[in-house]
Amino acid sequence: MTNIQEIAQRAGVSPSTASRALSGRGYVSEEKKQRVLTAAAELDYAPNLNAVSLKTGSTRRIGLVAPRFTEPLSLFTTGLVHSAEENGYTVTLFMTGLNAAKEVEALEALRRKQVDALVFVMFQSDLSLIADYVKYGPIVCWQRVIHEAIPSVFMNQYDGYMLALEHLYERGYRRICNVYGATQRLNTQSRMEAFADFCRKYDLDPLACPSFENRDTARDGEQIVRWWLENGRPADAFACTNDWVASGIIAEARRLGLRVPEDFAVCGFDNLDFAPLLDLTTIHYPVDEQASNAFAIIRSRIEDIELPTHPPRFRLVERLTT
Amino acid sequence: MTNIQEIAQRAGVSPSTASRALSGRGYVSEEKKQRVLTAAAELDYAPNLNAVSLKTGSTRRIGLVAPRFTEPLSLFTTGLVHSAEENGYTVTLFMTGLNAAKEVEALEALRRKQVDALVFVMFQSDLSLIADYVKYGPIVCWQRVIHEAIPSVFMNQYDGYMLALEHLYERGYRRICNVYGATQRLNTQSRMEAFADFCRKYDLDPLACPSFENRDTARDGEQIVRWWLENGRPADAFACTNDWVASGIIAEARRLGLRVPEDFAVCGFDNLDFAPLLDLTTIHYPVDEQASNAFAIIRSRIEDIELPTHPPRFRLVERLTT
DNA sequence: TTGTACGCGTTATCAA
DNA sequence: TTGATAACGCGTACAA
Repeated sequence: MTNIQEIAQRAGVSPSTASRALSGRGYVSEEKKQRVLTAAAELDYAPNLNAVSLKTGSTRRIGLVAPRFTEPLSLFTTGLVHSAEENGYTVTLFMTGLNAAKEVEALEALRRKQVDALVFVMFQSDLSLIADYVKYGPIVCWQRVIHEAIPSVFMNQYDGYMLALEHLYERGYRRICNVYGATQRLNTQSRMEAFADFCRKYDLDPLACPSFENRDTARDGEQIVRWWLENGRPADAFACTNDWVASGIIAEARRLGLRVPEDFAVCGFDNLDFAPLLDLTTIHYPVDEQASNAFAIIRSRIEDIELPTHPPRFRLVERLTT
Repeated sequence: MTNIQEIAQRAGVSPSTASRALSGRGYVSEEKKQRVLTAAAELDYAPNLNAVSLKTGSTRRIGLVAPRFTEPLSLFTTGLVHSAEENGYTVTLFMTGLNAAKEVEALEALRRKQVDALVFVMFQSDLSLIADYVKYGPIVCWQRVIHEAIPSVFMNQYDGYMLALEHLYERGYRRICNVYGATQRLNTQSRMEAFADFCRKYDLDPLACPSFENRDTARDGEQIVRWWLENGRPADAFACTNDWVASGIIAEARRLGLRVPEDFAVCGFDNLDFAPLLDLTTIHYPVDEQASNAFAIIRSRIEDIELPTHPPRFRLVERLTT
């Protein structure tokens, strides 16, 4: 491999002059600069980025740490890579399967200078363990997290869920069945708060219809339809954990000959790719904007500059299931 | 940052001995090894991987080059990261948006030793351009490609499409409408060959029903339903480019009060995540196995060993739309 | 404006 | 089995 010394030699200058000419930093006379550039072209020179990283202490690489990279994360991934590449950064993946040991591997990659920073999407480890690593580089979370050293780009789902509830109310639904995800998650708790406030605002009985908890798959949705039939049709609308649950409800309803929204309304959450196919009314979640914020935070720390982050907003996407 | 010299000093050995003790390569007496290890633990030592890469010439990092990282690629990504991590490798993303200039950036990353190898999912550049870079490291393609220097893990879609056609035939459908993707793609051509052979085998008229070309979105599927209604219902089954087209057909049929499979059957391709929700019969495509093959090929070249690759097989997933 | 000299942190070579 | 020494390729302080 041809290196910068050979370029310097062929151009008849010193390696440092060659370095300056190639990187554009520092003073070089136009004449020598040209000599260096042509020499580099002739010898098919390419800088060794490992040497650059070793020398400068920066890799211009950030790590994305997630359980896996399928939906709905693929949008976040795509968004993060987009922001990163726009600024000359690159994204390296660490897949944990929600396994704490694998999470440590990603943190170690930061410590070993394989990446300059980390974006955690979701994790299982103790927050304090993760916080121990911020001394090696910035760490940002997608998951909602409260820690002064670890910024989070989460969105308060209170707002999004309220959007769904208000929409159902406006459409005349009064017996709303909440299908919640994992109860220990802060997101779920925010949604529960939203529902409580919603009931207070419109003077509704919060217990008019039972709720479900820890449901997040299409299969869960299917079961809920059968429950609904076997229990005297106790709801006229479902506000769902996510589009998967909503899809399960719709799919099973169709199999059983029920009609949406005549028999009951369904509102999803996330606006996944397939939501339009089911004509699913849902809450849109600007995941790419979150990714771009995550990158902005990282870049502002690494390069020690001020960068604006734009607070993302939930949006109701009205289709035919409500 | 504490480095290997400090470890050596504290353990009372030379840096080279410390290196051997830490890496496990070369002879070190048990006693000194222990001294080094405890010193490393006490000083909270972590090796600088940039220095290691510079010295050894290997990064244990491979690049994944794709237009974007949403479905159906997220499965390939996940599969590749899985295989890579199992073997101590890491995956870095390059998103091209099918832009040739961005593809060159990925190739340059290989040349500049940011990654040891590249996996191209899909590309627009001339194959010869890409082939110019194999001297810097192995390059493997997902896309079907014929080049001695660039192995491909493509699957011949002839087999998969034939599976779909045979299934439709067996179910009694005789007026099959083919919905093809981009005609210049080899995959599409394979499917066309499959259909020709299929007609020959069962003595069917290949022109009994018109075909569509260059269709690959849900919206395309929706249009096709309207075409079908306006043209005297000329088909009793649709063999689709992918699950998106199939979903579009099903969704639009439902909106128009048509019934699947009574009015017509629909067979998809890819078995995407949402296929079960639509009860879509489709052809399953073991993308993760392809990813694992891609990695096996790369590893066998990098480490100069023989690794088996397992030829992946298409599988018919029978649901309710046929 | 240019060149010398050094250091980034590690591993490989080779002689002892 | 160990240690001195060199080298990987680059950037940069400093002197000229």
